[in-house]
Amino acid sequence: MSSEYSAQHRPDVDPSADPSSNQGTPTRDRIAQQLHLHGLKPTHQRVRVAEILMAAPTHMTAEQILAQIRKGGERVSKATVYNTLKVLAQRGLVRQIHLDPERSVYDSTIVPHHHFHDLETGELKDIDPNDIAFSRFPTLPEGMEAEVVEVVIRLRRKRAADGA
Amino acid sequence: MSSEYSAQHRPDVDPSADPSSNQGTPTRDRIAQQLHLHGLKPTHQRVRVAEILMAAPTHMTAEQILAQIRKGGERVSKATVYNTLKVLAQRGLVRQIHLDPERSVYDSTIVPHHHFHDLETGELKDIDPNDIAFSRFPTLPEGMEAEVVEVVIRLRRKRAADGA
DNA sequence: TTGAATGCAAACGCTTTGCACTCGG
DNA sequence: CCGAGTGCAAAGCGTTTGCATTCAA
Repeated sequence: MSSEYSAQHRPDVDPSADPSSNQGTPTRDRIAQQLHLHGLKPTHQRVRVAEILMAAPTHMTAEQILAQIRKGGERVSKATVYNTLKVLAQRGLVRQIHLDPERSVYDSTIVPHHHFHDLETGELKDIDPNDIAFSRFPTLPEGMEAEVVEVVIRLRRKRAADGA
Repeated sequence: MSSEYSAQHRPDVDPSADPSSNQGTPTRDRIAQQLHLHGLKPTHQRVRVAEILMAAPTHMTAEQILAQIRKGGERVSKATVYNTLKVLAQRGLVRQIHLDPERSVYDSTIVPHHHFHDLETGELKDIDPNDIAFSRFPTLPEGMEAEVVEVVIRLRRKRAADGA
């Protein structure tokens, strides 16, 4: 499942926010610092959750993150994963999205962007923000402003031209 | 909550599908016929659910529909409302959408279209399809085709220019 | 009549919460 | 040390399901 359609941008917080030892530091320490910078106590569990989700631009469910942590032999409770994800989302470190009624997925890419949604696998892929532009856009209801604009392109495998 | 942003199109099945007595028939009978045409036994409960949802272009949750039926003194079980909505959606008479992780809403407008989503009230408003056009659109993953393209514009009340 | 649809309540899956225990600063 | 964070299990909430009863054709 290589993401050749993933966004090109880096999901990291802006580099200026981490003026200290940044160059040779392993990911885990960088994550811990990010958590700290956002007012979160970088506990072992939180760092693991954030590390898995934020290591690269991905979309994961709480269950997937839980599974991945436990696969490594570590112990985390389901509640902690959910609570951690909620706090990370509140603090703006990750983004919660819900294109599927069954479950939420968490997106490590925090800048607003659009998604391909594979209807068969449920998989999500980022769309490069530069690949979408509007030539016509509706007037907004009076007194309101657009917080975000999200485009979802639901994909289905192309029907091989059957001899109909 | 007048929908000046509602789509202009009619959500009915195509008129040619109903060659019989159509002109003077009250809504309830029209609904019953539509159900029948789609292979659904038009029971009292189903007609009520469909009638409420399809009377005009709206977006309603299962709970809202249940409440509206019961407000009129009629008896329907929650399960029947959910089951009916599921069948209506399967048969293409309504459309299930989920922009909110908490609940599904059912949309009486079945042609693909876009939505304003009021982040404060949770309310949805249709966007006229003619009010949205793309000037740039991403290349789709190989072998895939776009089943639908959905744009969601999440709205927030404009911040009155406070004297900050 | 008779299979399909309904109603109720129990089951379900995802997420949150209450509370005692533990850990990080 | 001490409050924030964790873990477990129980509770919540929207939705589905099992089964006996009822209804539409």
